[in-house]
Amino acid sequence: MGEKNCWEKVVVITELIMGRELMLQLQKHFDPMKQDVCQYLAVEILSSYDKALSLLNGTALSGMMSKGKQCFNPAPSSSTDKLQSPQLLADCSTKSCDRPSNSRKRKKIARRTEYVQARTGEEVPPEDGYSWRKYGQKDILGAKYPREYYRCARRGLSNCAATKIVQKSETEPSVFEVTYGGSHGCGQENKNQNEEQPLVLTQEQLRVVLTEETQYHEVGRAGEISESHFPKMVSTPNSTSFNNSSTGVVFSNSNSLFNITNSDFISTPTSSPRSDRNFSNDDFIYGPGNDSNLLLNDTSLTRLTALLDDVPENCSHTYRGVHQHP
DNA sequence: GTTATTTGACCGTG
DNA sequence: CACGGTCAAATAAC
Repeated sequence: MGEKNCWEKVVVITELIMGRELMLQLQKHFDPMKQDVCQYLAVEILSSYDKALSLLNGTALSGMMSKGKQCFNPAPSSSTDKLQSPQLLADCSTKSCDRPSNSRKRKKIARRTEYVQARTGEEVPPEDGYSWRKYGQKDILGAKYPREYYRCARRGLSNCAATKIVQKSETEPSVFEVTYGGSHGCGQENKNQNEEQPLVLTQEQLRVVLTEETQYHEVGRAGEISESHFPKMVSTPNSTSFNNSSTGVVFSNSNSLFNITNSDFISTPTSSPRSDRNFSNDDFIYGPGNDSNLLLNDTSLTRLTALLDDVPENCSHTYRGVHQHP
């Protein structure tokens, strides 16, 4: 295969992967209340597929490689993406598939791009669970908004190579294009890595319950539960039982009641506790002790999320006692 | 005084 | 040589 064809193949693969990635994000964000994000992602997805198709049809590459975001991105992959595209593309770009006439290339770092929407009233992308330190900002040619450069805040301590580039979308200012590079070699845990993953609680964690006074800081998106959803809770007596016939956790607002029982969870006896959630001791739902972990099942997650999303921002709620009745 | 951010300069890549 | 990514001194915030 000639160099040009190989390069085009890389671009096709990149565009297809990008399209898949964007579709995953669209699926994740799908919510009638977030039409702007969905619309934006739909445009990007169509663009990726159009480009790939034009290449497969033999259309020249001209014009495709001129614009930054559409240029070769060696790793358009989400954190949850199952495709090993970064490696595939990196290998191809550093071996026989090098672009013509270039031996000294800047080291390609696996990157993935995500599109995130700012919370209402804010002009910054929501926190992603990691600590970042800004190290630069640059006006990009032809771009309406500057690009901001961040690196892991623990870089100095542990040579962590993780970086993040944030740029506001030109077409949808509430949407940010966030490009992650490198990986966290610092051991830093993602504090709110909850998308696409059910909440995981150890049974030991389920021992806690109910808070005396709680303040919601924000309301997360439907379909996911952000860490801030969870109020501080006080511990129930260790004798609290979570067998199938008893109710152990009650989560309520003024209109609704959510009782968490064993049937709301999927037991995962052999998995280790989630290390990517960084709950503090006073963070909440802890349960009766044995070593197995619990995943909140989809139905229960939806119920709880709906309940939580029904809570206005910054309102306080008081939770008292533990419902032991069925 | 310490830590975080800003911003102009520098440098590698294409 | 233009551009984007990074560095590091200056500045701001705490």
